[in-house]
Amino acid sequence: MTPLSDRGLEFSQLLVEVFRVNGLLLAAGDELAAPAGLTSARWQVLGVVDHGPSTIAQVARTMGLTRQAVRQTATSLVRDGMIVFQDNPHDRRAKLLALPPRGRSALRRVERRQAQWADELAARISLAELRAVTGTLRDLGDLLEDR
Amino acid sequence: MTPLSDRGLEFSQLLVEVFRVNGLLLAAGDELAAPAGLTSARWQVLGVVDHGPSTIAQVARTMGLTRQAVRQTATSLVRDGMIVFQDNPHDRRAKLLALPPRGRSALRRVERRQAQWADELAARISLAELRAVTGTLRDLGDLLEDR
DNA sequence: GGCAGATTGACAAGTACCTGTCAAAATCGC
DNA sequence: GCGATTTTGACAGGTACTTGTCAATCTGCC
Repeated sequence: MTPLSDRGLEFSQLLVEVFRVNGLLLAAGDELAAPAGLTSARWQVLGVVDHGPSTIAQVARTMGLTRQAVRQTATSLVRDGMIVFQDNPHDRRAKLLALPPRGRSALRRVERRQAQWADELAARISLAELRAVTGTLRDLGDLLEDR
Repeated sequence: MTPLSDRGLEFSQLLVEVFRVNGLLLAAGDELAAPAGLTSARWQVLGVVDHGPSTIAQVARTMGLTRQAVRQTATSLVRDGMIVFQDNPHDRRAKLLALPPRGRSALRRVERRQAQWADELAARISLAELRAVTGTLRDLGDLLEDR
């Protein structure tokens, strides 16, 4: 009925696994971030801002999201005191997002937990396998981007 | 600062690739489904119902989502005539979702496009690589599920 | 200096998920 | 058969994204 080749079928199974692992990783990220009062999305924004004060548009470009998405997350972070707006001497429109102590310590807390989590999981998979799967996924990503 | 081992670092790169490929696959799915007036989510629901009339709760279990998510999608599909509710002789609460001709033809159209797309992409990656990456991802998924 | 075009943050509305809650209906235990 | 438990659809509200639009501001060109 759906005339899939052997490869097409194998490929379909890969899709399912990517979706599944993606969902599990997101859930794991939220779990790691929760004790610090964060979520995956909020944590990622803090991570970018940690590299230096940035505008909403800059963070969006770094994360591969739209300005609108970052703005929403940033607004909620400001509301919770995890992030502050600073005036930007170079652009009157685009205020800079910066990390106050409260945001910095929340970020550090999640980073510690994440490092331990990553090490634990990585220890259960051989380095060769890890590299192989990353490489293949990167190729697949490039293929998908080309179209 | 973040005390990641070599493996932990390699693992972090894998995370990034999984997120990237996931996003690209979702976008590709929406593109495949759009000409038939569908989205990835709507298409998936039609795909499940194609196997036989099912209740919202059954579809949710099959897709690994909550009933609430499926209900939302199903409601919009009913609004567009892609799906119809049938009375369920076995349960007065849970009506059955069924595929009228309009939904069936939309589904077939997407399936044809999807099969061609999957074959094209799969042809560019060796079968061995495809199997290896699927296997490793499955192991990783199992690992993540265990915690 | 001044104007065209690009960039930016804000706002609105939509999609796709989630958790929590509720009442109705089905199922299970006795 | 009857009461306790489970399942179900519906509703409310929240998160994390998207596209489209707008006015303010910045930038590049002449």
